[in-house]
Amino acid sequence: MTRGPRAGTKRVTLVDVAAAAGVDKAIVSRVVNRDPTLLIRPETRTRVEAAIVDLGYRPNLSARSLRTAKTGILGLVIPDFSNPVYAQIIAGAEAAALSSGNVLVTGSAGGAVSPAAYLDLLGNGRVDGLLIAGGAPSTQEQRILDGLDIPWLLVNRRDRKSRRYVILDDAKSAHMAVEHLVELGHTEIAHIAGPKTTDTAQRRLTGFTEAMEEHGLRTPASRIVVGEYTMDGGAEAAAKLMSSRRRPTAIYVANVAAAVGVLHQLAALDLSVPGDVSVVTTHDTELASHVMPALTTVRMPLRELGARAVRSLLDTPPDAQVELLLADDFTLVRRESTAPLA
Amino acid sequence: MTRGPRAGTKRVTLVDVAAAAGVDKAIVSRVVNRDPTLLIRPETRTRVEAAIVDLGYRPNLSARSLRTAKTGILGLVIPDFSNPVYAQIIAGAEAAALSSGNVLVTGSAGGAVSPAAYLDLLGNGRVDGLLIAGGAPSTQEQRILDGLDIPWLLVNRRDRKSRRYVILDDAKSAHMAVEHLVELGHTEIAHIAGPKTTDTAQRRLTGFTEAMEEHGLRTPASRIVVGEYTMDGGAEAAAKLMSSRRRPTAIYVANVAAAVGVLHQLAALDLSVPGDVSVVTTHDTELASHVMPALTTVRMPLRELGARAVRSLLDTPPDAQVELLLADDFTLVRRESTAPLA
DNA sequence: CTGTTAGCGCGTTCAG
DNA sequence: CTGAACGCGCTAACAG
Repeated sequence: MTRGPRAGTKRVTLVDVAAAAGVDKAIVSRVVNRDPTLLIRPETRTRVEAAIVDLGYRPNLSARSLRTAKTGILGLVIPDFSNPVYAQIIAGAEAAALSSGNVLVTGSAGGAVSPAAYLDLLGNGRVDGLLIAGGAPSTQEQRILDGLDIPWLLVNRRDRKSRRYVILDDAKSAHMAVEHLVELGHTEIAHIAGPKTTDTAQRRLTGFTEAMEEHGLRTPASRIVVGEYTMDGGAEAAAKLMSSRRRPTAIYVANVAAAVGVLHQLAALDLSVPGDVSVVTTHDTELASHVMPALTTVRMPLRELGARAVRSLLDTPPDAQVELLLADDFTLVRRESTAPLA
Repeated sequence: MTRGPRAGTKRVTLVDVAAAAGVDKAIVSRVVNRDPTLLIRPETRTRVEAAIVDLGYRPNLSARSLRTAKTGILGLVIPDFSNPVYAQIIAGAEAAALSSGNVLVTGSAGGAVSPAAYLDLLGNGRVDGLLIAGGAPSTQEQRILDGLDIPWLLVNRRDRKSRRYVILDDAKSAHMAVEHLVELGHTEIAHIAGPKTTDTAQRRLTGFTEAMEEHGLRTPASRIVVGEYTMDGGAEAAAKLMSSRRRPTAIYVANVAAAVGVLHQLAALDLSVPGDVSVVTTHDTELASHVMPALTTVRMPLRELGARAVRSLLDTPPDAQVELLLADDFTLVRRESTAPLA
């Protein structure tokens, strides 16, 4: 007689299944967990499996976690869901977690408290491991990280102290941007960099100056302007750049949102893109292809970054060093914002 | 002697603390959980608390969950992290969860498997309640929902069957858009609607036709075009709209990405926005203010939607009906894409 | 004011 | 091939 999952009022446990199948609960447990060392008569196994679906048995995950000291959950803490860059990192991380038999959950504290506080909430017991993406290092965060007794890893942010991180080769993305501009004949190239506190911004800046030097190009200090990672920040920086006596003919902007601001500012100054100024940026987000003119960008493997982070977290001993720099599969996406020097 | 959290190799438990403080573990438990009915000598309490920090005791969440049948975690399943609309819903939900003493985690299955599968992974034991945002209803999902023994709620999607949802008054947003265009003197107003399978798109369409009727305006069938919620979808729909013999002077687009596509298409047709055609859309995402011309939009309280969803999930009995329609705090954000009829 | 007791549901020996 | 027994760490009731 099939009673269906909803028949009983109380929750079905191993014991119930065992009783229904006429075996001990230990057998049921080993059937459920596919214990390869279990030698069982096929008919018994069938009877157990029938009882499981019949009663609608679902393992109690808390009990299992208590017993095994594993939750099957991996956590990812990000500063902000509205940044499209994280969307791709999450996608890659979720996929990798899934294929390793885990589930990945993401949190950010909704701006209410700092992401660091979320670390605290997820840490110790709720998840088996923690990924921390981006954000600025803080002593509060460091303290929590130190107290964590589960493995963790920094994603898209370097940390000289802990030496546990997976990052992209941001310097290379700057290199590729400069390369592209040089190929188009530009020599008067400026850079709008991100805030000094942002690790990725610093690496892009380094890459920019290196690339310029490689091509024997000089970069006067006035050609490097720091701007916030926002539209207004980009606009402001562009205004400053264009007020100098020798205007650049091309700009590498460290951030897409800022690049959009640059576009607006140049339009306001009656400068044509790419006619008067070429603009290239890092990160190929949706925004880049939606603006007019559509932005030429360097696309980095963000999904792969998320996936590698999960795999490293899983494969590496908690105290071991992980310093991974992803430099493959970078693509220059040519769109309308760059053109040969007239 | 202060041994510090890292002294012992094994994990510190209640018993360890009890031994150190010279009391029973039950006392420690009640101190940790701030049991108000606990009558305890201040000095004893101090001794217990000292032992807790001294040994670096952290409760084992799995054991607590097993005992209390609560995890303190709320889950949110979304179809896709790259949609900025969800970023705001998440922010509101996280904040509300936090202030209720829970932590909210979000998952989407990274496109690898269906979000419905994620429901399965989070359901039953890992979280105390589940929010399901957007997405298209599927029989697979329905089956999982039916089997869930934790409370759940649909967010930003209606469900006539289950009657457990919190949504925004999308029809009102359409109303406001039409209202705005009518005030500007427009009468030849078209609508680019979303896919028929999308619940929000349907409600916006209804709102649009209602609003038009209220103003005694006729809407020939050719003035309503269905387009995907993408840039290309919008562009295609705009092309169709503009190829008709009597062109509209204003368009209400159901979706921001589509609206950006409309902008591109109109530019390609050498039509000026807002000179020749006014464009207004729903959802005030970052994209809306970044394009040129910046889009006039109807801003809906997405954060509030997320927050209300969490509160409803927490406050409502699992089998009770929840049909919440948020209609307050809608704002028309005037930008550059709409203008009075010449 | 504090200690004792009894499971929560599960996985893992170890006997048989 | 299968069952009995133990304990993971915690909370809730009740006894003192």
